[in-house]
Amino acid sequence: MFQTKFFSSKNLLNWNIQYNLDLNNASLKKGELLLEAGQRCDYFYFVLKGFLRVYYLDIEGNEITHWFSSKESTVTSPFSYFKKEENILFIEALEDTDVLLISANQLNTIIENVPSASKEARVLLAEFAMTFSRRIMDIHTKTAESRYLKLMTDYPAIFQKAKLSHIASFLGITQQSLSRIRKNI
Amino acid sequence: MFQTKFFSSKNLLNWNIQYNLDLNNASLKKGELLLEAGQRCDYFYFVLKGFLRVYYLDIEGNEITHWFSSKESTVTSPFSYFKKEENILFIEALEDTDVLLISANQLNTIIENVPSASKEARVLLAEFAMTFSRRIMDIHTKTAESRYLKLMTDYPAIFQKAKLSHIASFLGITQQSLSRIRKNI
DNA sequence: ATCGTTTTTTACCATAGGGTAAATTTTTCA
DNA sequence: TGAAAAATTTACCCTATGGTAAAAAACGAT
Repeated sequence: MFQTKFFSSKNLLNWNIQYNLDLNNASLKKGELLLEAGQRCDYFYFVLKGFLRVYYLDIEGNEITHWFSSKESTVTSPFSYFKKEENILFIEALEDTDVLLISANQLNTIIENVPSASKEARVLLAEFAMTFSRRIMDIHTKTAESRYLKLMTDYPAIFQKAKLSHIASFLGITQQSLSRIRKNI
Repeated sequence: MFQTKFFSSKNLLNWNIQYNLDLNNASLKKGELLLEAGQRCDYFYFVLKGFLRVYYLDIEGNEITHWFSSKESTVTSPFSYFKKEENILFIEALEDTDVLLISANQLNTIIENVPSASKEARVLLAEFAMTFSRRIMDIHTKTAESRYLKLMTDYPAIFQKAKLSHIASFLGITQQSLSRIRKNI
């Protein structure tokens, strides 16, 4: 959901040539899944074009949106990619999407060869940690309505690409509650 | 709240000598603050001994616990330390506590000199991101009661050191609700 | 453009958890 | 050890959000 100047398609495609990374692409039509629960996630995905939604299923089988990922941003299933735990995340294309697949080995090659890549990787991970940390604070101190308004301000693109039901579960409420909130605004 | 073998007091104190880091200590009595909102947070803190609570204030001035930090684990105010934003976190000693102060420069020295420190720093940041990420999932799929039971299982030490009101706000509920939940178990 | 499907809204009642206040228990420390 | 302070529980009613179901609106394929 956030972009960095350093991990950009321009830089990645240059490094791909310079260091013979042999990066693969995947192209998805709207509605297709890049990753499913149960499949191992061996890649960091970099979104060249399009828009992705990361979700998982609760006990009743409802889809809970966990994250959105737009052009020039990265996404993965961290518990699977970093810790080799069973993957529970689905990654779905909300529009026609192209991604670069970056394996752990390829990422290591980048980090070992590109000056400041190691530092920038830490910055990116810190961004993720801070973003999730802030989201917990917002859940604990803001109403669903003000979280909704904040999301509109911070990430207006989501509202053009995702269904309201996706946004509702991202905010931690039902789509009926979101509908009620929208009515009151 | 989680420890790593790599960033341990043993290793840090060795590096301190080996690379002339000149690390400072701070000692806190139970109840004292290591950091206050408004103060800049220039350090990564490593807990040598004791137990810390990280909290912030909501609009009404209620303390909301965001994190606990035990012996051999690290803590900081990431928005202040990494991004130089205004610090909103308080860090309070829940028992007599000693910490090592690690400045950004000192951390850089470690990362540049100690083999694998860079990788281990990324692992640590990924742990933080995943832990917060998992907490959001738990908030969105579990009842307060099952989050309480999970916390007891995962971090029993917290229940020896923190007040129930600290735990309640960490779980995102009032202390009255936590009391009700405890009664039903 | 139209029919069928999907998405969103509305309406109804149910419930988990919040807010206030007071009672009770535990801790602190003189 | 006993009084004061702090922490926890209880009780009351209240509110935001949930669950189910159905209606309405929007979308999409032919």
